[in-house]
Amino acid sequence: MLLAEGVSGPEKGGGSAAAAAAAAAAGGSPNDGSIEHSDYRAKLAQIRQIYHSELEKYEQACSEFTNHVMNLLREQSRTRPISPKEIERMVAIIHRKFSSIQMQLKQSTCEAVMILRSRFLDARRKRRNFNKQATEVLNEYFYSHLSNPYPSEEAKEELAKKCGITVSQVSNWFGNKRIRYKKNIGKFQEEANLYAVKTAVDAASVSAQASQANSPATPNSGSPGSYSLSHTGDAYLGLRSLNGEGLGLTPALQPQVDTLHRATHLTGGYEELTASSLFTSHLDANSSWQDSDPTSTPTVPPQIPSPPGPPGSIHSDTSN
DNA sequence: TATGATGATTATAT
DNA sequence: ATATAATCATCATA
Repeated sequence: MLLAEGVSGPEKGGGSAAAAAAAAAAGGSPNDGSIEHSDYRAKLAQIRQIYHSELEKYEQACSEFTNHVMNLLREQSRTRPISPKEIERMVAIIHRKFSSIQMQLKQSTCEAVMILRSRFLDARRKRRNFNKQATEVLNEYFYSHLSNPYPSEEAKEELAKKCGITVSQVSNWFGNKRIRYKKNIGKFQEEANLYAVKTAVDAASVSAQASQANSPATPNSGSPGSYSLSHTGDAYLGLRSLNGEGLGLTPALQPQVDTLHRATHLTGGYEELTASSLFTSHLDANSSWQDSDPTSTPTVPPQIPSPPGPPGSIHSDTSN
């Protein structure tokens, strides 16, 4: 019943193991497996000690009280006959009372362990940022699948392997990315363009490797990533929303060199575009995933929180 | 040290 | 089961 049993085990050796087991059973979270925080164990031991000392106190009080009652009964037995049954009943009542108190002790100990556990084992407390390359890989996938940024299980596994993180971390990342992108598309335009260029360059180098005369940008030829290029049209989506034109261009696989052209040109010029002019229209072209509730909000989701007067105040420090 | 970025968790809906 | 939205807790930076 009470997980605090783990705390009430033997004092040394198996005690901590039992406690750890109880703690693990408490949350049931598929933790990474390594629970060896010395700090955590120290606190756990402290809780255990308090628990034991309190328990002992209660037991002592119980026996003292029982003695007291017995003495009273003995005195009374001089004036009136007292059956042993009655004594037994008295003792039973006392013990029941004290054991209920001990239950409370166990309960609060259990709570303490749970809190301790959530304090120390909560992954949020030891989060690290992913390394640059990992976020790059993830962003590449995200922006090259912008119209449907929902990687399949296999894709997630591959990304996880590529990035040196777990699949659930990949899922977390995409969940966060989707929601944050949708919430403020303007803020991510810069990034979107950057990766659009990346994928455009990639596509260009793949499809038209013959004409390699001038490759102006992206000296980093490190991680191209071999994703299915079937969604190359997504690059257009990002770019179209950038320059406001290109409506006539069906993403029907125009020569990617064209994309490259446009993209590289834009990377130079996007800075003077204010966010408001970016998502004026056609971001709902085929992006059903970023539709918000149809009840109240019109079609302008991201109420730009900071339109700081003069346009052109975009800091660009995406290179790290 | 205040603030934004970011990974993880929780609550809720589908 | 998975996605979203909100929130938390930490990191990183000005």
